[in-house]
Amino acid sequence: MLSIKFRNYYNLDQITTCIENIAMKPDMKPEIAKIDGDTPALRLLSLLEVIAEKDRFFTLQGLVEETGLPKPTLHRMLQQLETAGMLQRDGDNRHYGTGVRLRRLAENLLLNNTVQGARHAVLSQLVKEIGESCNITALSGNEVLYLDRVETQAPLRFYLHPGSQVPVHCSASGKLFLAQMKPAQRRRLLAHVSLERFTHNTLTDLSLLEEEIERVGSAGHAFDDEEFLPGLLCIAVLVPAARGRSNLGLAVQGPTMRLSREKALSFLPALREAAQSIAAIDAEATPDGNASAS
Amino acid sequence: MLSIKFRNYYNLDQITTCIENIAMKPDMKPEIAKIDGDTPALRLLSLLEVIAEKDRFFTLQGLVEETGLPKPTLHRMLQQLETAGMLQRDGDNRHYGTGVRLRRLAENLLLNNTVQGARHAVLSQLVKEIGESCNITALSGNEVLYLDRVETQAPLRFYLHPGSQVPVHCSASGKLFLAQMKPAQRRRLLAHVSLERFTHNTLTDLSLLEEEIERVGSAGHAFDDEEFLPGLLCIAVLVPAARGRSNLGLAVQGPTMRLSREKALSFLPALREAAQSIAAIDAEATPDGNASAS
DNA sequence: CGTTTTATTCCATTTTCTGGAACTGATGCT
DNA sequence: AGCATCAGTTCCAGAAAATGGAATAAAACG
Repeated sequence: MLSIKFRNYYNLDQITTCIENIAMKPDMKPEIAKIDGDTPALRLLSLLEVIAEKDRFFTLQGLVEETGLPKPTLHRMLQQLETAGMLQRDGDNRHYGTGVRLRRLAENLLLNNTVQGARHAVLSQLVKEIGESCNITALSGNEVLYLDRVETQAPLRFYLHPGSQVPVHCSASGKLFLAQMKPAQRRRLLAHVSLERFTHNTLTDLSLLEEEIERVGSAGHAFDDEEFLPGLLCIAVLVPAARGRSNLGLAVQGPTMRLSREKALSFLPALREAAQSIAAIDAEATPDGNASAS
Repeated sequence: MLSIKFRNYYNLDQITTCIENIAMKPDMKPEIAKIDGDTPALRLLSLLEVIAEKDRFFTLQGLVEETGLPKPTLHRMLQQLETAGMLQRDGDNRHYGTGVRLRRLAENLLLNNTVQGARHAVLSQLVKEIGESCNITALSGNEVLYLDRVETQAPLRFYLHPGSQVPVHCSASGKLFLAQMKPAQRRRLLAHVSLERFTHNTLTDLSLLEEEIERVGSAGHAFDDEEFLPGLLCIAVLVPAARGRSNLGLAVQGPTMRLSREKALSFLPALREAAQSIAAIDAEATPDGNASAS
């Protein structure tokens, strides 16, 4: 009955621990194939991504060699994009470039991106203030999703990607999300996840987890004390929601070498203030409680 | 045997003549339906355009009301975009926002848009220099396509959209394109177009057009002296191509009230210089004469 | 003018999309 | 707590679109 779609699961490969080794960029360009997607429409978007990375014109033949896709397929895709005004053929009818419509789309996307921009600004400010990496999280399905993240500048740090997901039972935000659910909801959710062990601190026993959740609920903040990754301490609060329960979390993460529980607690006021700012941003950007206009 | 796809034809509605009435923006928002496209993939892009215009979060239900699309259809589309990382659900699992991947796509599109940017800069400079609207054109199929355009600041002016198309036989650039073709090619092209009359200056007779084309070919520049729109004079030159024949034109347009043939001729040196700059830009952005790498 | 390279069309097969109807889960009201 | 309501999700059979090998057309080359 698992209807889980393909997602970035918490593959620990992604969660590179950069200890005394900052900025190790893999940067190996395969130069081979790049287009993928489970559906034709997504393949088209994938093609657009390849195109978006070009700062020069390109030809059908060139793309064929670059992506490995059959020529008629690519031809159809390009033709489709061209008649839609997303691409334009230049001069000799052989070289393509981006079209007005595509550029306008990109411009609008970035221009109207006020929410992410504002949130990100709050996050940056917070990181600057307390000196450790912070992220905004949300409950997505049965897992905690990293919506945005700003890394600290300190040389020793954990490097995590926005977009990756971690289990609820061993993350600070996850425990907060659980704590504010109705018991019935929580039970349903927990029934679908296995309390997998990641470290010796991971709470794999349901009753222990319930206890912890109770504690978290009354305290209003949660720790993840090396429960997911060894050496990683995290403290989180909820971003208060306008109506109903919140599903946004704000967390600070740091290596235990530098971040103790006490120090983490001292960040709470700053954390709460930032959460409040994010709540204000979101309230403004949410199209109102009731549904529609005329 | 006409395999012409749907395009922005030269509907004269688009070609608004703004005389003593600058900046009349229609700006009527239908608020009704917006999604269209001949294929599922294009409909998805169209949906992205709707989304891109939002600066707030949106819900499935909201989009249903806004676009009129059936709920399961929209649900599927959003789900598809979400699993691809193009969208992210926020907090309550009900509001969507743009995802990292979509934002990166938009950024890349705009960042690597050096060619259009550079061309546009040349165009702006030219307009500033000579004080009349200028555009870059290309031959697309059997018609002349406006690739880019910069309007003059003068109050009296013709307002034309980049992306629109005009017939070859009554545009300055069109005649230039025809002039540099091999006779056989030209004959083939002209066989597929009707020399429609737009004004009393329009060349609707094939032999007269051939004469004009000869003249244009040896002069290296072409006029459109009220042959398409009454009151519109235009002079064009070709953007020289690295190899083979050029398919890019550069043109100045102005109302006859202000722009005479003599004055237009005086712009030729500036026009030629700008064309040269554009040629240099394009040469650099064209992935080389021969095809592939290893 | 023949040769080569690249673009385009064809089309039978496979895959995907479509959207009405039914279902599920959440929220709100009494 | 129990029912009403509303938004989100799943189902599925018919309709539509994508796929890509092979054939064809059109340029570019020499």
